[in-house]
Amino acid sequence: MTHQEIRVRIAPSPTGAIHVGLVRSALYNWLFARSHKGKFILRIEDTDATRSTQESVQAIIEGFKWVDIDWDEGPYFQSQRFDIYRNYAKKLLQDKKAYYCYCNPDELEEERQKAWQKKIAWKYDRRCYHLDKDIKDKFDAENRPKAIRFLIPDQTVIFEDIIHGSIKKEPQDIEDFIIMRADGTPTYNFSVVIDDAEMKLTHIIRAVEHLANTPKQILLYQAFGYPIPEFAHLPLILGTDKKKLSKRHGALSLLEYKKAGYLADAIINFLALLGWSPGGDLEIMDRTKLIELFSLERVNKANAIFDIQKLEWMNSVYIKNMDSEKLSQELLPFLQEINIAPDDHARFMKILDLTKVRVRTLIELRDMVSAFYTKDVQYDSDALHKYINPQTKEHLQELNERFDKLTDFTAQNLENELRQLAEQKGIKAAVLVHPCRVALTGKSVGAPLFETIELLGKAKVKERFDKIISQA
RNA sequence: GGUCCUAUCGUCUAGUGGUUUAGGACAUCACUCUUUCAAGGUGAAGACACGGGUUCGACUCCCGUUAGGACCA
Repeated sequence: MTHQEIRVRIAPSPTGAIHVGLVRSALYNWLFARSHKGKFILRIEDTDATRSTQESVQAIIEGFKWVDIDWDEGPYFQSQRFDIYRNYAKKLLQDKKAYYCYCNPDELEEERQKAWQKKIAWKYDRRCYHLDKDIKDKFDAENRPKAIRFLIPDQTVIFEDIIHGSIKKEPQDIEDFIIMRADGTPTYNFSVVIDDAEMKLTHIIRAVEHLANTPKQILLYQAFGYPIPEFAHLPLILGTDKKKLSKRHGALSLLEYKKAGYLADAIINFLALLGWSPGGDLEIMDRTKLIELFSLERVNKANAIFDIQKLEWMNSVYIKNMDSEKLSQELLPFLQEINIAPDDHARFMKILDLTKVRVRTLIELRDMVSAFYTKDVQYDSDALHKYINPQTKEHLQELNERFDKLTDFTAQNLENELRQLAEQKGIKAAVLVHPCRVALTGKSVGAPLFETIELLGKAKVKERFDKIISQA
């Protein structure tokens, strides 16, 4: 298998929003493919017609595009391949490797439940395999619904999982599982093997929840005479309650993170590290680096808890390090939402340089940047109470006059003016700084004051001073 | 119930028998820088689930217990 082209896939079911677990699985497959110059395939597992939706397919495709995970083949759709599955089932039937089962699924389920309650192991007893021909004929004459079961061969299955090592399963621990339901639809374990085999996948990289099914699938590969691919079962992503990350944990859809102001690159970097590490202390890695360093052997076995705080931190690092020009492209849609369209480009860049260092998300950045453009300053009430009173208003009025006289409205000059006034009044600069910030930005915290004032511009500064001074 | 998987700081992890007083990152706390908040810098606190083996020596290997997770149309 050494010189064979590496082929991997992601095979999502389109039954909801695209969530981070899926993105991480896709990422690992993609990273593996790219680092081995192989092919990454997208296959949509939409056999469950009742739960699959077109919107979900769209969300998945959009999501992958947003995080820039591109695929080389597909998307393939399982729903278009039903005839193929049927033919494979027929072949298995002919080879006596599978048999019809006339049992009622509800009755079987009841039996299973009862056995569990009595704490007894339950496995399908092959009763239909041993059915006499005349009984089968009778059932067929009645048009009784029949599923197809795979006859488990009497052999031990052993395989080497790249992440988990050697896995062994005895035949008595596997029941003759259904491959085709009575309604003619294939079960997951059946269709997945056929698709993976037909698509000539060399490595199956997927979540660990499929580990327990792998021996069944290997038996199927063998029954078809297909080569068995390598398997790598990824740990799960858990919520803070250590339960599998699900809708209960709040925001988990990828597009929700996008809306919340996370950068695709930060999410990719973060997700890459959730279950894998390059071995050293390196954490901030771009895609090129990720592709260079990624290896399945270094994927962790244990499940990982999704830590939003670390994502926030990483996002802040990406925002900080991003070129302001590029960052502005990311921010523009957020600004648009609140009807702000920066006109003076050079000024916009300066504002970004000043603000990007102190935010964690694009939403925070948007809010900080909007203060430079908005007509109506939103005053934080705590800040107002703390810093705006008759005395500080007097100070502000004097500052207002001094600033207004300035012909060269630069941070340096503004600072000089403020410090001179402070000295003249015998007070600390900070006593003027804080009310000034509140008057001009509405907040008690924010970017460095004098640069802020300069970028706000003389007209807006006067307007805002006048407004707050005249207010009761 | 059966089978399978997993177990290092609160979280993500490094660690593959001695190099370890178990390293890094996020978060936390302190100090520093500063016009504020951040960022930055310095530092602190914080983990090998438990019990048996194997070994001269175990976080590392084996077994068990416990806990968590997955699968069983």
